[in-house]
Amino acid sequence: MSEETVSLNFIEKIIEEDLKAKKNNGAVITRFPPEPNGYLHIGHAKSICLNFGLAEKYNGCCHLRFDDTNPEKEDIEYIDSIREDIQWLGFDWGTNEFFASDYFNKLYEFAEKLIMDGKAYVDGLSPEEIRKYRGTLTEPGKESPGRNRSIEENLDLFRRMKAGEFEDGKYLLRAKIDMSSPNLNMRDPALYRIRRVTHHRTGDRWCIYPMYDFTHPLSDAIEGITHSVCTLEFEDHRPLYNWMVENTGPGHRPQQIEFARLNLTYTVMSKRKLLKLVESGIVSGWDDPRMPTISGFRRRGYTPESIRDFAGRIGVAKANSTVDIALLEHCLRDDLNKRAKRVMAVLDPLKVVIDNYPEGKVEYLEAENNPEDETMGNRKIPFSRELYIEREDFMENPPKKYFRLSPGNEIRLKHAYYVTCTGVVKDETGTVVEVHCTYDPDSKGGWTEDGRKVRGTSHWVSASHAFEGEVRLYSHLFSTEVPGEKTGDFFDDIAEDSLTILKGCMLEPSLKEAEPGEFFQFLRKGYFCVDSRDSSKGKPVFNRSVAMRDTWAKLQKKG
RNA sequence: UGGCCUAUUGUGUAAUUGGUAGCACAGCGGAUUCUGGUUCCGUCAGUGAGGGUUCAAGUCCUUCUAGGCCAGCCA
Repeated sequence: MSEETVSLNFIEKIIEEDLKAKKNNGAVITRFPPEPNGYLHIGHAKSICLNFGLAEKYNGCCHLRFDDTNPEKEDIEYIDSIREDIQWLGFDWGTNEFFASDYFNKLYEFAEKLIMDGKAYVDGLSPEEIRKYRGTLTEPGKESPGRNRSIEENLDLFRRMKAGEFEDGKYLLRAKIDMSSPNLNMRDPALYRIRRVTHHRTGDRWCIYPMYDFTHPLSDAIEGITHSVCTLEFEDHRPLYNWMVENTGPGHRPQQIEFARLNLTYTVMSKRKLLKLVESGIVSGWDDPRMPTISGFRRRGYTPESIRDFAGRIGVAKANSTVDIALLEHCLRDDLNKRAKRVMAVLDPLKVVIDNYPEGKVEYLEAENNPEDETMGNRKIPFSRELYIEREDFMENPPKKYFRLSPGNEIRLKHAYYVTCTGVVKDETGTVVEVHCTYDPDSKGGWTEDGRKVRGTSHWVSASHAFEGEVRLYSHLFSTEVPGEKTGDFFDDIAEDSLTILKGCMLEPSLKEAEPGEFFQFLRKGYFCVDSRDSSKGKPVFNRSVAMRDTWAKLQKKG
């Protein structure tokens, strides 16, 4: 065969160039720097897979660094969830777990150095004044009066800021760069603010906290990060990033590289929007199976393998784009098809009575657990005179190309027998409540020697052996590809039917012992997992992770 | 009449750096199938627009168009 040509994404190209040029002595050190102020979502998963993947590929390492410089928004509770999500995805940062707050002392020293070099000053302007002085996108800013303070006075003021002599917001440490720069980030950006807020790690030790633009590049430099990969909105910050590293840093020069964040159809992705969904009660929490959070996908039944596969397939580039969520669903099906145990579950039961099958008789029939993987073995399932099949698998007056059960038609009951419909029983409203059939004893196992053609195959459960259970059907949270595109408010596009709770489902006996986190293919219906929150011993609740592809439904839609 | 960035089939991404525009998802058609699943085969469709350089341009130059980001003491 032809040798496969591996194409590199633009970041890999940069890294390989660097490697060739012996930059950083051949080291590749990346980092994933979440702020502990919320839960991780699939967009973060893209970044995690990228950063850890790069480290893996180039024999480097990837640091986990909590970017915890804003105690007002951050909380220790998020730290554990972030760790858990990254681990669950299958990545290991070993001992390389850091906190920006661990660098507060060093950062403070860097700030003093900047002051002593005449490259930072303490400003007493109010927030409103600062905004005015900054200028606009088209007009340059004005220099603050505080800009010309002496080094001695700046140092004194800054030390007193640290010592807590001033009220919150009274002073600000600013970099002295260029108030007329067309890049607003360079117009003397804030470095330190006064905030008397208890920090989740440093407690009340500090009343001044460093800003992102100061902290991030220097944290990267301190840790020896070689390639600092972030999203596109930080492109404008890159000159500032470099300024910090060149004027302040410990010598090491990390390189910031920006890529486009992930957008998914039928989904919102920003923390702000996800928080609103949680707060409004539209979803049950951050791990609601409809949420695009990593914990939501986990509870929904997505596997880490499928998410990593997805991250690999969507690629990395600089153009803003929206990935079709069908690709994610494909990745899940692809993974689960090979791994999920097949079982039979009737979600919307319709009773079937096999008139010529002996009353009281029970047979245990052999069923394969996964046709894609023989090593998963077989199991026995009970068959008897009274069964349930899916209500949609029977029609009294079927349309063309309907291969399922209908009067006079013969179908196969998976792993069991051929049955032919002989009649129906209706209630007073005309609804079919019972279907009567005869079976062919020679078709045991679902096969006959005579080569008879049976187009339809239904799943079923034995009425007296099945147990009743709850199944939750999930679909997209939003009804439009880009929620809020028309009205500007994503709440306008929330789908009403994103969750359907089915109570009277009839499940095959083996499912009784299913444990939280286990996943199955409910034959012909989809992939389901045991809900980790609402299941109890012997009473599993199932979440539909993703439905099977359904060409019959597609045919019907077309009419 | 601010700066930075981006543009390849419906979607997402490749193209040996100037040399046959490929892959995946979605769609459509068919074959196989004890899941209307899987698998297999086929098929549709693209370089935002206009100029220019060149034997040759997705790639270089130029003009335009469209989109994204930036005026927090958030990250």
